[in-house]
Amino acid sequence: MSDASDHSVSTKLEKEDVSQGRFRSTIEFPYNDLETSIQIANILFNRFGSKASSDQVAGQLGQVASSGTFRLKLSAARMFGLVEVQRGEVELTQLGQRIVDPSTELAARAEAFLSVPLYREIHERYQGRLLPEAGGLENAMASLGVSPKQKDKARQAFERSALQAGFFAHGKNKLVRPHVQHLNELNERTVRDDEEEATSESDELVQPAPVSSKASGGIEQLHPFVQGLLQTLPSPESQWPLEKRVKWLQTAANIFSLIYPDDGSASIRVTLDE
DNA sequence: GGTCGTGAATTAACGGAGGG
DNA sequence: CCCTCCGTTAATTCACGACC
Repeated sequence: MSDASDHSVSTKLEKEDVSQGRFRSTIEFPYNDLETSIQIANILFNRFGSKASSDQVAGQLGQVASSGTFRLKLSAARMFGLVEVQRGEVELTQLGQRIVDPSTELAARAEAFLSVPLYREIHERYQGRLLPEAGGLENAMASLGVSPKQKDKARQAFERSALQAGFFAHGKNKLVRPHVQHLNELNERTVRDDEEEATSESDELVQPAPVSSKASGGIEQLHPFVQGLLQTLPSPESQWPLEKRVKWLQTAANIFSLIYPDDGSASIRVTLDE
């Protein structure tokens, strides 16, 4: 391990040999997906308020802060703009606060996705056009500065994150930023007892991803927005205030109206009966 | 049932930045 | 200047599905 590497000539030579073949990426990208980063944001918010030591956060994940696994996860959360890391302290950012709030989560997911320099470049390059297949996409990533040996990992994390952020709502070969801004506005209006319209926006609705023939499968078969919604469900034993349940249910209703076309003649409003 | 391929997770190590 | 922290890369291990 590390203490065995700081002496002996042969070890030093090995280190030099290894470093010669090492290519350092010139553009930032995460090795973990968006969902993993949101998990860290949720831990920070639900367990610690908004700030904790990396030891504490790692402990919640059953890992130690010094492990590469945890550092990769934390690094990803930082690239997505959900946390700031400084001298062993991890703090939730404003975007992180929004992503743990079901009423602003969808827009925050899209924003987090585009916070990653590599993903932003890919989005700009292929906006409204067909995405190349795996090999082509990896080459595109390499041309943007990703280490050639890391392009497969970069592509895999990219695809998972794009799905989780709702960018694959038109299929995995098209990267389309979800129109979730109006969804959050709609949610706020609904909470304010304003129930008019919500219908004229149907032309810019994100169409549901085509349901495959194996549609009876697991959560990954669901629309990314629904997947995201389910991820925010607290565990069965935890405290879940009624007001937050209402917020969650209202968000669910809004998502359903977004992804399942209807005639728009009515809308669902969730209220608390006291 | 065995094998093969692929993707995900984990571990080990390198190198830069910054603090003391 | 040394040490620690942090981000990154490479290699290895594990899990799982497809195919024969």
